[in-house]
Amino acid sequence: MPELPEVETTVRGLARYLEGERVTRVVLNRPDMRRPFPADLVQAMTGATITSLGRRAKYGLLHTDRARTLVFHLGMSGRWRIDPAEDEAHDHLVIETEGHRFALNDPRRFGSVDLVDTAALDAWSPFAAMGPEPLGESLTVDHLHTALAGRKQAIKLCLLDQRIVAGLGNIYVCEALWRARINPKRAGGQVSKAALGRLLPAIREVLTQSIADGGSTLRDYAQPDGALGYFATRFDAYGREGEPCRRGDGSIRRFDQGGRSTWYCPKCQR
DNA sequence: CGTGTGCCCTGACAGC
DNA sequence: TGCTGTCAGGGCACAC
Repeated sequence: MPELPEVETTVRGLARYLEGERVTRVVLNRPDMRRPFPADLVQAMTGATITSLGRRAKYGLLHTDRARTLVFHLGMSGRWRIDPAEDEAHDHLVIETEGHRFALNDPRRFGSVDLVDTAALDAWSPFAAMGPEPLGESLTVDHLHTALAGRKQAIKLCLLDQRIVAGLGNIYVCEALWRARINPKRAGGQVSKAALGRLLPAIREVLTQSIADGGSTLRDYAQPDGALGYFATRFDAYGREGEPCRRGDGSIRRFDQGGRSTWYCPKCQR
């Protein structure tokens, strides 16, 4: 369940249990996820203390007292299970501390785990070319305007490009474009500054509201019953094909963009 | 360079 | 009850 809000709530939830904890044992149940696990993962993490946790885009960060950071990505199907009652299929990595047990479960294995020198995180290749955090101060209308200038690609696809904004995924791009009344098919470079002025707060609001809901979801995460996040009941566009637009008398349509579904209201998103 | 395509992988679900 | 096809919250390699 990993989009930015889920990664954020996952990180916050893990922090409550992991911050300040010393790792006593690391178990790999297979050699890889998307990539091979780092060759020295077990050695590097065993005995290390988790000093703090963080997030960059859709990546979670476990900082250690050894000047190295464990960076995880949940891909499409990844989640952390905290103090699981029993082992499950696809628990690929298990980290134990004196008080708790954490299993990284990812059926599709699109996720990843890496070890990066903490001081060099910004230069780590997936982060090096990344755009600003959508909830940070460096994402501005001017940034969007500059980054999108001349782009012929549809705005929907531009917003999924992590070099323009870091951390948006399919759900929140659809939701933000609906809120800003922007047609997802419009070329990125053709979105007016006025429209970008609506888009920026729309992005912030949809992420912030989802994080607020995700916070209540996190406990379900920790007690692994797989319950849907509350925010899913509040979608205005995503997954609502054929249902009435909540804003007018149009109805939501779905179509394909870059091999992935886009939902929008053709009547009010221009 | 920007842009489009296909693939990595498993599981859930619809339709036959 | 199987099968088969489709789709899924992401990211990357590759071709033009």
